[in-house]
Amino acid sequence: MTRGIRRSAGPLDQRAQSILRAVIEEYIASAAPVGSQALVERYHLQVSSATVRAILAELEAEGLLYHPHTSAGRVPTDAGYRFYVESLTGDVPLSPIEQLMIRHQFGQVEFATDQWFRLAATTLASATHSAGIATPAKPRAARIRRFELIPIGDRMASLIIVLNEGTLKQALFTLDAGTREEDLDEAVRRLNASCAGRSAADVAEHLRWFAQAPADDATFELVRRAGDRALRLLREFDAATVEQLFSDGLLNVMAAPEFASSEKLRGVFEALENRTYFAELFEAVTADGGLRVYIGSENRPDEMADVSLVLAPYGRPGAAVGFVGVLGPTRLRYPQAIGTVRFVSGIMNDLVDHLYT
Amino acid sequence: MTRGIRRSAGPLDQRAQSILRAVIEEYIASAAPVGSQALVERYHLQVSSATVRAILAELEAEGLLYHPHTSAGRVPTDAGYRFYVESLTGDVPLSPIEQLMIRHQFGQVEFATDQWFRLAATTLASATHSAGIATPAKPRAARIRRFELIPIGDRMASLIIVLNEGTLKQALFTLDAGTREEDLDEAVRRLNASCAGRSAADVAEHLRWFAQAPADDATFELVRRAGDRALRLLREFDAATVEQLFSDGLLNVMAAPEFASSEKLRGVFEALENRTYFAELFEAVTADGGLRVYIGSENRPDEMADVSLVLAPYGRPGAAVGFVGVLGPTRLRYPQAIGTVRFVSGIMNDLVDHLYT
DNA sequence: AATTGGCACTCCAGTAGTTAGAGTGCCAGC
DNA sequence: GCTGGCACTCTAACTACTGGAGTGCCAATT
Repeated sequence: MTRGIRRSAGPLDQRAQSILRAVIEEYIASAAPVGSQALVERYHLQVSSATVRAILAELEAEGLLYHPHTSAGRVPTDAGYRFYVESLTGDVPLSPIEQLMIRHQFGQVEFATDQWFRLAATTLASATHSAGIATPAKPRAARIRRFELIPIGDRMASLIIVLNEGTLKQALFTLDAGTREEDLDEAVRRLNASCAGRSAADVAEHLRWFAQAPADDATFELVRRAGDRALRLLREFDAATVEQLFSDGLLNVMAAPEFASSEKLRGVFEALENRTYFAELFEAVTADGGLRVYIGSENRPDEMADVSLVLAPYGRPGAAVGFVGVLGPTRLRYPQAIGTVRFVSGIMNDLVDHLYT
Repeated sequence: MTRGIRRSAGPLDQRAQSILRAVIEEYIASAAPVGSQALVERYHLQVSSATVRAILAELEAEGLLYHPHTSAGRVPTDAGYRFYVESLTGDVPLSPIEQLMIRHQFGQVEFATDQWFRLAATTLASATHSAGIATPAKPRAARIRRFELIPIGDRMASLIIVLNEGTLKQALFTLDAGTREEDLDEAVRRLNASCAGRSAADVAEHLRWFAQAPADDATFELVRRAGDRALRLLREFDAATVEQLFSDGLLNVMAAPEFASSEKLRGVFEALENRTYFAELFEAVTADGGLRVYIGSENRPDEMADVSLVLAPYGRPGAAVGFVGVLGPTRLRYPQAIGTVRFVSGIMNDLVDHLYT
């Protein structure tokens, strides 16, 4: 059902545009099809309902509105929303009070990097009354700062990789019987000597070499073992585009009347869990660096055809990037959502900036 | 609506029990009220439907079943399920094939501690076709192994606390202008000298002392700053009973017919997000160490009155404990859920055990 | 040429009435 | 104590009906 692809970019005169806008805003507010009469009354139009009807028919011919059935009012198509977002709404910055409140909240977690993206999602959810989504900033070309090896129990060690931005990776691996703590210390010294300060790619290269070199002593075997584990860890880290996808406020979306049947939301939940589509979006959004809006059927997977996304990247291109955004019904309050996403991504930008200057 | 509290523990004869059991299992399978006729046919009872009706009336008088309306079949009450779980079902161990599959999956993440509880939730969800929930094992009386200070940008540092089991805590804090890397190294040396190897409580005490001592040089100020941050971090860590609550397969629950209206599930989602109830459960479940079942209205908060929980702790009491479990409609396949939860908690036990021996 | 009031028409949503059937409770008889 | 029989109850599903919201079209007006 890809209805509403607007082909003839017919010249909509001023009046038609403002009526389209009225229909959309009325529908966003009421969730019910909008009739000509209601428009005249509620927007104090200086024309009769018959005239409005003529214009509505015109807008429908353009593919911007449609009719659930003969005697129903008009509902915006995805193309209608698209036109609205692109041509009918200016930038609506967040109110100063809201800005302040949001800033305050971020102030509270300023020093807990792992909380940033969670808070972003939560904030977006409550400010827009939709779902907020966010990923952590994924460092590109991270440099390894240091390795750590911590003995756990008798036969295990925890390998910790400290990356330059202070992010951590950790995994367990088994030890040969009789490995002493000094051996671990020695191994970690060797690893650090050859790897610390290098980029992950470099280190991977280096570790590969280690893996092939012949063992000369017991410690070397340990180094190799640890190196191997590190290699796998770094590779896994690199492979996961969207390492985590945090969402909050899905309840808000559930509450919307169009999702009362709950059947439609299932698909959305699935997409959030499975994440492949969001990995795609991650690439797209971080590539050109701007805020993006995906409306209903503009989303590739069918199960997302009933929701809209407003996404913006944050971070430093080339260093670490992530995205934040809002997920809601296509009947989303776009200007407000866009303003909020823009603001929050700005804050996240500042936070990440502090890490790199 | 707390219907179905069974007061007179009237002596149910064998036949009544097996009919109760049949009603419950039939209802669990069909989600529709069960009539006397259907029971006779499908369970090949050697009595007439009239007799069954008499017994059903009896069970209803006991508060184990109820009637949606006069001409409908019987539906189990929460008390009915309770009786079923306690008296009518034996242990149903998981099939060997399933055991193998689950073991295999855990084998894949054996060395990634932070994946364990996620996998537990995912496994439980797919094995029981309900939602799986799990928390990470929260170490009690963790020992601090080491601090790390990593400079980030110009004016920031990342403080890392490595706990003995290889778990990590991390936070940022700001530096005075002109702090050099050597200062950080020196500070971390001092911190480690006085704290490494001690328990978190000890360290907290120690750090408090640091905070009050007069500054004698610039490095000391830095130590104090870092110590302060560490103190807060440890306190936060200690305060959060249920640090994380991971759930998977909520979709399965959404699909159940009793949640078609989606209104009821909202409350469940809220409880999962807000987590206070699960913090309570955490205490209860880890206290006595056994598997527990919470059926419908046995759950304290009203919004959980339509779901059941099967929870089991894992880990080492006194060292690190968490819980895993299943969340589903009251019309849950209890024996199967209990078997699966028991099995998965056993695996988690083994995994944690390896960390401590 | 654009706008308007008027009007016939359409279709939904809600109400009321009807019916089939599933299931009960009760009772007399075995 | 069990059973077949039967009257009774209540729901879910279907039908029919109606009011009303909204459209599309057209002839008259500006």
